[in-house]
Amino acid sequence: MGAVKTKRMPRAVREQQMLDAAVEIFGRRGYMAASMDEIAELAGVSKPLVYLYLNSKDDLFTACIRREAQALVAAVRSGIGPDQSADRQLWDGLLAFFAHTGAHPLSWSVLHLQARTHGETFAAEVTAMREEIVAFVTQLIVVAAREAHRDPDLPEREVAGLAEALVGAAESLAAWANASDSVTPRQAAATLMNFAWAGLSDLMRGNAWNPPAA
Amino acid sequence: MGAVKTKRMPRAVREQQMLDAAVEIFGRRGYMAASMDEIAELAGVSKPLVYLYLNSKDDLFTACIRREAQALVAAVRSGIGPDQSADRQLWDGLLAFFAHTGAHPLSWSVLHLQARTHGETFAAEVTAMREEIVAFVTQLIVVAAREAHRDPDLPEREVAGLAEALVGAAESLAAWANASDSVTPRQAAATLMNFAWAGLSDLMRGNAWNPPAA
Amino acid sequence: MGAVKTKRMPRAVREQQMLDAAVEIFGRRGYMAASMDEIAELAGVSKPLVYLYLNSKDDLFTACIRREAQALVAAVRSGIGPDQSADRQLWDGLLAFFAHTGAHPLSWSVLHLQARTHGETFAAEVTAMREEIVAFVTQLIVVAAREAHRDPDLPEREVAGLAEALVGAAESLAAWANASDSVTPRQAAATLMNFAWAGLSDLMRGNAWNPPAA
Amino acid sequence: MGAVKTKRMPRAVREQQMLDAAVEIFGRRGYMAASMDEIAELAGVSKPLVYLYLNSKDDLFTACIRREAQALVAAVRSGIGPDQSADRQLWDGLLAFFAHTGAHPLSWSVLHLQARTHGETFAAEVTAMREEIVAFVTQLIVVAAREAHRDPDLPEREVAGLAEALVGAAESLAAWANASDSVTPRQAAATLMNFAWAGLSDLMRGNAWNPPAA
DNA sequence: AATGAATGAGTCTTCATTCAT
DNA sequence: TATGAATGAAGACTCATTCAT
Repeated sequence: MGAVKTKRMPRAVREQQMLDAAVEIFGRRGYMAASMDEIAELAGVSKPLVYLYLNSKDDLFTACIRREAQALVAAVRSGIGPDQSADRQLWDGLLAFFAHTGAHPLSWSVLHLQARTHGETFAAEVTAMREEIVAFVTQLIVVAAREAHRDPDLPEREVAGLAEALVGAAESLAAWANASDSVTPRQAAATLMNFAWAGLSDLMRGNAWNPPAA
Repeated sequence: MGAVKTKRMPRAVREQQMLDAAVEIFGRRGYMAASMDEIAELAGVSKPLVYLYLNSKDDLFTACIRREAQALVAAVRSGIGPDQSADRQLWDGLLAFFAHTGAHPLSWSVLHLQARTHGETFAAEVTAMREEIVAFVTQLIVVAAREAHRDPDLPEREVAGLAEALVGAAESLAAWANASDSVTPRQAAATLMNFAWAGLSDLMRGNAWNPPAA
Repeated sequence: MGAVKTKRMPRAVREQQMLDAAVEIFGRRGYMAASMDEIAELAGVSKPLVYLYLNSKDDLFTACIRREAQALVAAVRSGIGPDQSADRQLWDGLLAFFAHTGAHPLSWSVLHLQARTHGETFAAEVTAMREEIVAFVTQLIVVAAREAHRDPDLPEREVAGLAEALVGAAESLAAWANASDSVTPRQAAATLMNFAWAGLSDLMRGNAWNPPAA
Repeated sequence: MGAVKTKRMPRAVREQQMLDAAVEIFGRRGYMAASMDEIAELAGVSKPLVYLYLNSKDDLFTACIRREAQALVAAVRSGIGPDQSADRQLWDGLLAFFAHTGAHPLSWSVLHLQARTHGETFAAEVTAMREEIVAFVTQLIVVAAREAHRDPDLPEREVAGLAEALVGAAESLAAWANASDSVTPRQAAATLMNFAWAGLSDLMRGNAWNPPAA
């Protein structure tokens, strides 16, 4: 599983190998239980080299969080067409989100679980990303409300709470979908759109939200 | 902050003090970063006594999880009137949930974050409790659908996903509410009821779900 | 296996129970690995009582050694008829020795192994007993030599070495006989008498030493 | 006494230093009472290095036993000329044995006392070596009996017991000779040869076994 | 660019021993 | 006579981190 032992690679490449290994180990074991020894071994290098490039366990973990957070945000962003309707944008975003977290479960573990359980510093790193997403969703809700000619506007705190709940539900479903691997990203996204967009009362009246054709 | 140094207490009392201290430390630092030394000191006893009564770090953590899980479930249960309508039961349950997690944030940290990040054994302990709650919510949704004469029934997997999303959203909001402590349990519960029950589309049409009078 | 929990016994009785338990645990686990907890539990009393009566782990171990050493010496002594010939006395002594060590293997383990492996103080305790036995054997050899009109006497150091070798062989055979429990005390004693009395060269000539009828 | 603090040695060398130190401490204190701290200090290295190379206290002890057992067997073997008569082979072997155990008393303590007092696993390690020696002696006796035209053969169990007694006596004499250090290997070996080969009855008739000229 | 050799500091855990009743 | 409650001290083991090459 570890990178094939190849000698003398350029620094940039080696660094990525180390980060790959680190994400795997941190995701699997958690920050504290992960050992630099294991990471170095999986990366196929000696420990001093890890320290030379990444400086410390803390810094290494931070680097992991940053890289994985950016990758997730990039994945979600590139899944959204900017000129679509609000609900379509939400759908596309969710689809991309569940696809990415499903494809990189250890990366998701690092972001969702590990980074938030080991001190403010790391949590803050993820919070930045999360806030970006919450802001995006918030704005989506506001736009959708305007499109629906809702008047007066939903109060700001209300909207913030809704966005928070939506993102929280999404995160939770990601874990759920990963756990039972028979749930596809589409199913997860559909469940959430129904829940969030239509609402339970609508569902009970038979008014589901319908996903666009694949 | 540590318990006043009182000598010679009966075992049952000392054990609770130890669990109190352990929940606080585990919640603050995480399982691995918590040290038995710190826990013993906060409990106001020597380390050997902690081992004599609670056996090992693992067992101590498990004991914490069990006690806190039971306390949470009991709190939610005692908040619900069994003869109420489905949405009222949900509301009451959420209220109790947010009140309890708000009042015991470190306990909530142990259950929601720490226990799920340090090995299957601990996670399983929480999963048991969580599944109890998910099952309760699932049943609530089914009953509500029947009351609303929905026909045909929502497919089972669909309902499971909805319950999961609802619980996930609640868990996420609990953290959110704890973080910015100007959010009351009522507000958190209201936000979630709106989100879950009415759904975003209804909200946009101005059809909010209305909480019962306090 | 532990003594039945009976309350309020006279001190002398309790002490013997404790020594019984201690010999068993020390014999099984060794001095260092034996824990006062386990001994107290097996004795069916609380730890403070053990300390009240026997004072410390060291003292307890010493008490064990003394009691068991005396028991062994007494057993060997009472097996010997003082008016017998030298070889008969040796035979009877060996028989009693192998019978006793076979019947009390943990006691033998304490004397032969544990006491000699944990510091001069304990070893000295056994050495006293051992020297008593070696002296007895030495004298037996001298007497036998006189009876055989050997002249001049065997040099003293020579005799001491022979006695040492004989006792060492006996000790070794005791362990050997205990290990494979199909070896009877008679067989062990006969083997040793042949070896020691007749000598290998005689054995090779077909001149065995013959045990008296049972 | 500890090795002079020399830095940066190749692993193989350091390992031997560690084993040297470990044999000394284990031999002096016993397995349980020996502390890794003390061993590391005597070896002139830090504790983590001991663990890095030897893995655990158990493994370290096992490594000691193996090394010392092999050294002892090698010493005895190289002392024996294969084309000699049986009694000469026995004499040469004993001489080498007493010389080696006399020169390395702590090594002998590890093999003879400590290894046999701390669990089957360690004991088995020594038993392997011991059986090799017992087998060698057994065969020597058989050969000697044949040479002496003894007929019929000594029964197998009988021979096993004799070999056991001989080895046991040797082991015991080794301890005795170590204790009073005025006894030379030659004297110990002579005593044992007299005892074993000639037998007490012969000795009493004045027929000693005579060692070859040095 | 890369590593074999090495360690200070700290963690979990256990044990002999005592106090207060 | 007897014990439930409690601890100081120590030991095995691990880990992040650095030095010298």
